[in-house]
Amino acid sequence: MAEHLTANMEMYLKTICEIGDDGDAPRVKAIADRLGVTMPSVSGAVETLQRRGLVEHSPYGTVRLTRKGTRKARDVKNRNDLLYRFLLDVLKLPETIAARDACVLEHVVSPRTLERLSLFLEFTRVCKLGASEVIDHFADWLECQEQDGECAGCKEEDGTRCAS
Amino acid sequence: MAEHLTANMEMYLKTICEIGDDGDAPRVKAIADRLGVTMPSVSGAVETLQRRGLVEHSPYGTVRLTRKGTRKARDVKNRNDLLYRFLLDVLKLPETIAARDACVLEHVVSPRTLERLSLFLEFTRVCKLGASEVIDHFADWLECQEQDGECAGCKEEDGTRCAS
DNA sequence: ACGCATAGTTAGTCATGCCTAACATATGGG
DNA sequence: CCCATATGTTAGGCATGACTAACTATGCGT
Repeated sequence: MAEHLTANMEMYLKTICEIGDDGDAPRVKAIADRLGVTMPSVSGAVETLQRRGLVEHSPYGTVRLTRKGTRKARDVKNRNDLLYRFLLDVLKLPETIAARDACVLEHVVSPRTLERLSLFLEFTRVCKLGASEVIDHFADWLECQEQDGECAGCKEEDGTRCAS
Repeated sequence: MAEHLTANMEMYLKTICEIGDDGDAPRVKAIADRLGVTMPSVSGAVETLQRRGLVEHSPYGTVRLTRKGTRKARDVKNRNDLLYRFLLDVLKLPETIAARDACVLEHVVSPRTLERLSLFLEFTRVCKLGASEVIDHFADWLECQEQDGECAGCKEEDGTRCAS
């Protein structure tokens, strides 16, 4: 069995999973609405996923993830969660940006990099040398930078807020 | 003029630019070899890029980037460089992994996230609160983690090497 | 100067994944 | 019970971007 799933198929899988998690029935229309595609597109994708043994779908009925499909979908979601947390907690990006980027990156980032990101997050939580303080400081520093490189705080209380 | 370039077209553009930077003539064969595709694929892509006003190409001749094409190609390369540096310097990934991931990510990361990564790198260089020490410490900590979570150093000299 | 190897092009095919148009099924209200 | 509206499917088309096969141009060595 060929293992590789395209980014698009991963999106379908993840979406079906999310609709289920929300307590709704994963019907073709619901999937189409979430993904912003038409129903025929979903029909086609679902057929592909069924051939791959990732979903079950009786005509005009609901779409159900198989065990294998569930595993794959959870995997995509885990990748998304990790990337989202990194973009939000480390890079301090706004939620909308973080969500959008995580949703694209989740399909392309290598497992090695993903694992390293995970370790980085753990490190910031666990490091006794002040990693979390430094990351917090990054947020302050960013605010200074937004003032077009000029930051009164940086010049005055050097080291406390914006120790650039 | 429609602005958006696909990831594939960005790759062609970047490759043409790189061949030129290496001092070689960007011919169809050279591009094909670098990208691991066949010559007809390159012919098609070059035609597309020419229609977009990004390259010039006389039949059987060399491919030349226009001013606009050069700008685009440099932009892709800049995105790549930034991502590569981040993966290498912050996440401490091996060069091969960093290069591979940067090459995929360069086409999909949002400008906002890219800019934020750039700021993060600047911050690690510029922060007087020990950002670069913390990042260095991450590398040490990683080595400990590789010993299956058990790290003598962590238990003994807590805070010096592996202050988990 | 000519021929052969290398390089390039053109034509045609395939897979992915989107779309619209047209047809089919299901379901709730009168 | 039956029809209107919802939902779903099938058929057919288009764009991207890869491939092979077959044909063409270039240019070097003799």
